[in-house]
Amino acid sequence: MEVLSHIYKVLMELYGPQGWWPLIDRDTMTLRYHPGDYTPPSDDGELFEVIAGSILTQNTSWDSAASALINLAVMDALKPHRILSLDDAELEAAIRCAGFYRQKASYLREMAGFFLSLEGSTPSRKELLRVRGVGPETADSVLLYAYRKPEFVVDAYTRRMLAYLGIIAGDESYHRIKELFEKSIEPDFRVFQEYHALIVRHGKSYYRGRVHGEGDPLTEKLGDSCD
DNA sequence: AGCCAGGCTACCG
DNA sequence: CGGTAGCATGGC
Repeated sequence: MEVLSHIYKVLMELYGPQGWWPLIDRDTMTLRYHPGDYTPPSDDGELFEVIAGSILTQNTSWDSAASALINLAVMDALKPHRILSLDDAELEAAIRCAGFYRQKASYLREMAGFFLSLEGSTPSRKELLRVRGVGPETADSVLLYAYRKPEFVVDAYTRRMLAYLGIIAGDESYHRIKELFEKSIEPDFRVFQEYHALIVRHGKSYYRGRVHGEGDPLTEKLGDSCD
């Protein structure tokens, strides 16, 4: 799957480093990307912020999830023990704009408890998957962007793009697609972080809505690398 | 007016 | 086991 390295190169040339995961700037209370800086999250607060964001953005636009995150930050509730001490009505009201707010409130609590139980250690993928509300994509997002582990994140855009480009059929399992990337890309968490972010960036332009892939510049640039 | 968004769980056969 | 309804608001 040399083609996956090629796609990475082309996407990087098109868009440049994306600086994921975006973090809240406490002064302006706005989300900020940090392209080229692979040191964050720099403390437990930012680490939990990534974790909370990965739950809030499930099947939801990032802008909606971001509003919910800001709401929590303003309430100084973007930390595990505060999430656990809020009552249902408060928590649900704060994250309502992110949709599925009852589920997500419950999921945030599950994650808060789990995070505290870690006492600073890094969770395994298997442990993360045992937390209610954490599926494969969320687990990989947390490991990749919070704990900086080289776990490739597969999302809907990834599947759609590879299917359109003829690299997969489209009905492959999450694990299968994840393996495809992990076998052909060097296991560098910085590369994995950028690659997934670039796919989302590209997907927002060409793989959202009804028609997928229309006008995708990748189709022309992949001509002579058909694996 | 609908369709979609950086998915997951529970339940169905 | 694989497949799918339900979850819910906000933006275009």
